[in-house]
Amino acid sequence: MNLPRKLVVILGPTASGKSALAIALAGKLNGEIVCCDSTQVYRYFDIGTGKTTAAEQKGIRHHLMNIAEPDQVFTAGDYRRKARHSLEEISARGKLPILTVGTGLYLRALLEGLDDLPARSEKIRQRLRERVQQKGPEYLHRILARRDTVGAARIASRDTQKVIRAIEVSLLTGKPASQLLGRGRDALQGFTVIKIGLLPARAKLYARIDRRVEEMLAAGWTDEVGSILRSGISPSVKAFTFIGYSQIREHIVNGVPLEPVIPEIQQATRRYAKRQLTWFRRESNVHWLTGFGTEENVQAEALQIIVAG
RNA sequence: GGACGGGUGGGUGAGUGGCUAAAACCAGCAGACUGUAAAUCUGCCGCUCCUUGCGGGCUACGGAGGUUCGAAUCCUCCCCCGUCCA
Repeated sequence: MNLPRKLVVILGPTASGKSALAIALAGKLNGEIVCCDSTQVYRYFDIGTGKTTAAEQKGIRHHLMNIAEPDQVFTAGDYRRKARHSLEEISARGKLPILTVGTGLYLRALLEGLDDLPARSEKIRQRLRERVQQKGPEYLHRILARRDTVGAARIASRDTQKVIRAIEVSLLTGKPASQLLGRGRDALQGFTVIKIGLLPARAKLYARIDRRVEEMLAAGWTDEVGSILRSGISPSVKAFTFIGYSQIREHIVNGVPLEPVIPEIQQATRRYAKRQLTWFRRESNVHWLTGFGTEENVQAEALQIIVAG
């Protein structure tokens, strides 16, 4: 007996109220929440990544939050495996899984799957990174062009990060990465997916982002970073590249004044929101709602869509 | 009242006779992105027209005049800002 189960997906830019909406819906629909956010998977980085507090969660179970150590490399592939497991487990208990999505790539990896490509190899990457340092990004791009003409044409020569991955794949498999893409993607099976997108007016979103950064600071963001550093976690760990965390770390470690850096954090967050919007726009079958997830009418509309779906 | 310095496109700021709708940077907008994705990268960015061309027209470097074939760039006067002297 394998009836298609429902999976609710809530996506939207940062600060659009995804969590609030998810929690409201979970309360009414016997749901549990699954985070789909590349930063909230990391422990101890709480305030700046926008994790909901225990009080805000209202007793609803949250999954895939705080599942990685800050020095761990966590990837889309890792996310896909864990999320599929969580989904199965939640619906086996008769609950409705509600995904809150900030990271579009993770959502795609979960729903559409990933092609069967080798995982990253630190040795190869290290070597390639040294090459870039010595000879520049163009040099690396030429190496890629030799092994994978099609792939090289698709990747900008200065996009070192993607160039490295493509070379890595071709080295590991002996084939051009571009040839390996799009063959066997194992899409998620057995769920009826209902996607709800939050789309507040741009100006309001930006204002909300600016305010939220202030609120995070007021809530003790700086102290949080301080205690992370005191606990012995290295300041060069991946999680310290997250928006705001790098700036606050500079403030604490090198005494850079915090005040003038606040607008920078707000701006970086606004740009991030824009990139999320660009990604989500391409997502198929999304029921877009104009407004924030905190708004009652938006919550009511979302509920209707899910019940009807 | 006097002496300097300065007023440039949304912002900062280069440019000191033609190659300048005006560098660069920022902001903004749009986009790409299959194992770092809160990452990484790309394009556009005065207005307007079409036959979309390294096309045409218009407007633009505080204001008004002037010099010049040609001015953001030189001259005159005026207005404003800053610093200093009285």
